[in-house]
Amino acid sequence: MQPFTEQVITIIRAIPVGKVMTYGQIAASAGSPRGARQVVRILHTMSDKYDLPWHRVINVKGEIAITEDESRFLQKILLEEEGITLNEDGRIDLSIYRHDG
DNA sequence: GCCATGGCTAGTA
DNA sequence: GCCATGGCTAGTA
Repeated sequence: MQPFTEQVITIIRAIPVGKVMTYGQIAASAGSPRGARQVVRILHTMSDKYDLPWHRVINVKGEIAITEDESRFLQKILLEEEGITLNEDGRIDLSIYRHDG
């Protein structure tokens, strides 16, 4: 496993309950400001194996970025269970819920 | 070759 | 809405 991948995993696991981080923010924290898409890939391939709180990762607009319907719905539910409120337009207020890693 | 991004622009209101 | 990007991974040889 590459150092970047390890960093990303560590960072994601450290997101507290009730908080979120964005793909780009995680990439930047892991030392690669343009590596947002790799965070996507890592979530895809590593979430199960490393027990990542994948639902606490959203895009920079505050949106759930998942395309698949079931997982999308699940993410919304998991976030709400942690006390995160989604707006009418389905967005999350990053000024409130963003975790500064 | 991929892509669950992000930042910038053009186009609408 | 477009498209440049980048680190990884699947797939071939």
